[in-house]
Amino acid sequence: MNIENILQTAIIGAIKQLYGADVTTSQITLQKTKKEFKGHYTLVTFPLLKISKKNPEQTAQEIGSYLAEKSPVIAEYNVIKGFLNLTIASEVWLNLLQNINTQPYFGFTPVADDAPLFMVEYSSPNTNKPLHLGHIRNNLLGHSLCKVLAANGKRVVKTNIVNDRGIHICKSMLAWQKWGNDETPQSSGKKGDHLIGEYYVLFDKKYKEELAKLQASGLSKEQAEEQSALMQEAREMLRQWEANDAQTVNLWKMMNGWVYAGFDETYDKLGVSFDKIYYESQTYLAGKDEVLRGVDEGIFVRREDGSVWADLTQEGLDEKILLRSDGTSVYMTQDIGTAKLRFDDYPIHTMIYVVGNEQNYHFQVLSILLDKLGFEFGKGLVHFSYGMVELPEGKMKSREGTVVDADDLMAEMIDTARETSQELGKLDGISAEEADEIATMIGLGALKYFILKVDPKKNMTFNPKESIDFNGNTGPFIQYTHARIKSVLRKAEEQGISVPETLESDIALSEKEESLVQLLAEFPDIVKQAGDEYNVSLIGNYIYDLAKEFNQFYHDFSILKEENTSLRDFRLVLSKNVASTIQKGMKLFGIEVPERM
RNA sequence: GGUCGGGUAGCUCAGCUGGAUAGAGCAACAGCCUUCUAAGCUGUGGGUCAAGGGUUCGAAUCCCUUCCUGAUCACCA
Repeated sequence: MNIENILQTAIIGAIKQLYGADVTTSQITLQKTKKEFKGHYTLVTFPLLKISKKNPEQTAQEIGSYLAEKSPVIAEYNVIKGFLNLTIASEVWLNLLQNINTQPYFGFTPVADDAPLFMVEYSSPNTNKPLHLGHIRNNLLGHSLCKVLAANGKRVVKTNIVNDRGIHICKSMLAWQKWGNDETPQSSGKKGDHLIGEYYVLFDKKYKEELAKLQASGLSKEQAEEQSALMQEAREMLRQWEANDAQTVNLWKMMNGWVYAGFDETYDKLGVSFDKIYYESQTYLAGKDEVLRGVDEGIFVRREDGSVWADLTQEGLDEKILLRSDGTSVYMTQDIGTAKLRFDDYPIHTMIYVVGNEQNYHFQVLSILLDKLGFEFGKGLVHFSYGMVELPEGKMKSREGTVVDADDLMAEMIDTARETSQELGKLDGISAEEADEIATMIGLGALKYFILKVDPKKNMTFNPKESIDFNGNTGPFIQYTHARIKSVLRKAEEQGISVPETLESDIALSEKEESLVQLLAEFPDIVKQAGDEYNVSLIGNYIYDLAKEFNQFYHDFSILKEENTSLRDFRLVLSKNVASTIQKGMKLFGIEVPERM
């Protein structure tokens, strides 16, 4: 039910009656009336002048007076220049509220078993770095997107792809092996992902020291990089991992376990979750197979050095490498493999990737490649691209240590919420647990609202100070308003004032309005669908006059008296459009809509 | 250089399937706590919607050109 739709239909009917022209909803420009004028909705008449062949004021005047007289929805109107301001009848609002009040999940479309399945990939962490501010934006966008889709009746599978293999993983493994002294999350009290992150940084530090030493001994930068013992060891470790060496794989499993425990904690705190997690260590080989199939089928080409390429120059793009000359896979290969596994697992209608805009090109290519490989969904994949999160001082740079850690940030938000609440005396007389709960709600609410209120595709500036300022357009302000509303209701209840079961208007319905309600009330038992048309048999004399009146208002609502029937039994043929209007009208007046409509 | 974004108040952002005098919040200033939660409310000031051209009755919104800015164009992920 939607007031704008009801209005549009009423206006279309009015135009048909007044000017004999059929217009579509797209020609009806409705907007909310500006606050300085009286009315709820405003019809812009300029697009209709060709039809009315009158000037804007006259057109507005005619439509307005027609609606005010004929439509029960419109209480009054006024015309200012070419703008027709319409005031919706109080009964309509009351019925709307009534209807909302009876629906526990107003606005939600129930998810049918055969609804289109949307798979949404988000988060996509790297196992050697803890989550940071950029991931927070990703997770919040991804999770919200899933909720929006589900609310709109889609089946949703939330998925995550974990980048758990490759040379970078070996770096942190090697550093831990060399300098870790068997440190574990338990022994150190550190969160697993942070612990691994430290060893990844440590590797980089030691590697740079080694390079500096080598360069000091007279080697060029390239020579130093080549001779680095550390890097050679890391490469060797990757080879062992790929060869499934038991010791290496066990180390990998153990350290990954620490990281996942850490991630789970962060996800939990942030309030996001996944239905299915994929790991690149399990998908990259499938990608390789797909690429090789592409070579066999002549979609891709193998060069002399053994590397495999896709030629996308036809599509206006470059050539793209899919397998290195040593046969190992690249990022794109893995994404192809992951897509393959996913579509083997689920009947996916649409695949959505929530990934930063620095990968716009990657997904443009992926879409084409999947399409070439014969994946139906390839063409329609959606890259839900979002901009970077910058700091007031500029971009986050891991080298400069300006990366905002997700856990630290959440903790800081919660602490600040607690401190502010305490200062304001809001936590007086509240238990420590409850105070914690409130601080968490407010702190994380502030963070989430601050991130989500910005257009995803834009780069945004995250100002920690400002986000913690609980004034203005912020999450805490909304929470505060909600708390006040609840408080008013609570106090009203204490005084014995309660919201009535049914909302009643103190304005009496006009005769005609009552007639329409009655007419609508008759429909549930008499509506029969026949193809695109709806046949409605109305029985009883008393309804005949009402039907005629209804017919007058809804032009394409024709009364056909069947040859072998008396006046007491006739049929209305409704177009789909009118049938849907009637459905809406019935909902509007709180009448149950039968299934078959 | 090619491709794709972005440019709206001092700051952070809405508005962009064309409609009335371009809106919020922050910051600034002036008021409002014995009565519903002052984490609030009311008011004031603040704009060449990057620039120029075009389409239209009407352009922040659509088209073209230019300028500024970001991302990307790796046998990295």
